[in-house]
Amino acid sequence: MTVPRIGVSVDLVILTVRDGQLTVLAWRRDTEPYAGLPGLPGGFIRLDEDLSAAAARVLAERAGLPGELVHLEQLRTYGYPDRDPTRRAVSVAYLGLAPDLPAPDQPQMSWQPVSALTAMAFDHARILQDGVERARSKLEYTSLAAAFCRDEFTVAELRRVYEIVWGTQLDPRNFHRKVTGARDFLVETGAVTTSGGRPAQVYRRGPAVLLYPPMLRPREPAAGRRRPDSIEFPAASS
Amino acid sequence: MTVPRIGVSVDLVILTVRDGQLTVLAWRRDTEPYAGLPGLPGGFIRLDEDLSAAAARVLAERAGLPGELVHLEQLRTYGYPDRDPTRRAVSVAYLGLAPDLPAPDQPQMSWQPVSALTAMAFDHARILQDGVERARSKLEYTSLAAAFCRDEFTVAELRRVYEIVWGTQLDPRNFHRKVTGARDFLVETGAVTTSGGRPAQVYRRGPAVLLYPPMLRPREPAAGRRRPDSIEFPAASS
DNA sequence: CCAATAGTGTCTATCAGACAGTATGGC
DNA sequence: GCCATACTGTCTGATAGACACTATTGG
Repeated sequence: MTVPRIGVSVDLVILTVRDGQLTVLAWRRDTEPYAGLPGLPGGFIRLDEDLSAAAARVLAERAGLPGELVHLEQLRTYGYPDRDPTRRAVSVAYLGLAPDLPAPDQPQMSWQPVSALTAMAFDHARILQDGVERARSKLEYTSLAAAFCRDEFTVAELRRVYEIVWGTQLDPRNFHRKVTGARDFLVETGAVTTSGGRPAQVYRRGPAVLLYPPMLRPREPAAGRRRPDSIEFPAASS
Repeated sequence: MTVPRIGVSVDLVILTVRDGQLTVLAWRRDTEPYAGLPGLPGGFIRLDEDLSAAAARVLAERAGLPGELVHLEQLRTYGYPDRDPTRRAVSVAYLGLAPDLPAPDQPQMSWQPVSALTAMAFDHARILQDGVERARSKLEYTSLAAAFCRDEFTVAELRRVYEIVWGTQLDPRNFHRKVTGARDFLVETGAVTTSGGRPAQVYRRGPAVLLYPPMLRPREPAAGRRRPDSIEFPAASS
């Protein structure tokens, strides 16, 4: 049996919170197709390489970022035939969440606010949108928000992560009660930071992964009044 | 630049509820490698074919199942180098949820209880496990459980789906209150079924996709007493 | 009548949202 | 003292879990 053979690549959606905005690692393409448009960093996988290893390698080679600081997880695979006009290309997208890292040293690579990236090369705008939605949803039921923070952080910094990723305001008091009450989400270091007001406790990530019960993001009332047990109608998945 | 080209396949985790058990579509391999072991149905994608189209085609060709009755969604992509001992193979797994369909006509293909499938070919046991976990989790916050039911069904049938997929007992009264209270989850048909007791209202799937607030499956107390805001420690993702 | 299943109502603990009030720093 | 931010406490409404009770069929 003869098997069609296809180039398989990984594309990275590396998100961070920077200057109060949700920000993604992107580069400006200098070659056709889509020259001049921003694209996600990516690269073809090698024949002896695991998918996650390829993602980590691309992160290091193309973005110059230290992989151990970035939470990487597989996002979704994109493979409709004409997504790359030059070849049949199947791409396994990875989502990365990173603290506010310095700008990458590669000249064409930079942090771009997600809201500014309307037009992108290939289907990268769609991939970015899927990655943002995954991040928003994972903040609800996991402790992943801490992956956006530096090693040590305060409750207010964590809250700002939630607010920026979700695009909503959260009540500081209720948020504090929720995250400090969740077992093993946060570990107190004993240190305090001072920044204008009362000093804040400094925390580190705890060992927990899942948050139960979850912290549900505020939902828009679908039409008219908000009802209990209401249901939403998102776009269908392919 | 020369690009390594790789055979890309789709593998299907088609789940259904049958005879009170969570059941998956599997076939008995008759060729090496892994001859004699059960495997998931799969096939290589064609050069001009979308991934989801390939999944639907494999479902029709290999399993003889009508695609329009099966909810298909992409699960995850598996691609570590030695997962197929004969070639480098990247596989995009799809998860399908189906009502209780007749046995497929292909001789080697059959419905197998998930609990009976401990050893499988390749990494298919892992893929199956991921698919089951995805299904379990999606029952919490979507109306997907109805995809396991026939076109018309009762609340008790829907509850049995939850109970079998989650492997827990649910209180019939609380379950009834929750699902009938959720907007657009269920649409009353007016008909009733009779089966030994008081006749039950017959429902159809409503247009809703997301269930808010979700119906969280009961969590085991992690260690000792169950605490509010407790957190679990699942296996790390790769 | 009884058995069996469907469906309603009620109580309670938990939890989220709203917000008052107190604590502790810098100026 | 004043401002800013951190943190604690309290009230209320929504909701889930536990369970009593009623309803409607077939035997």
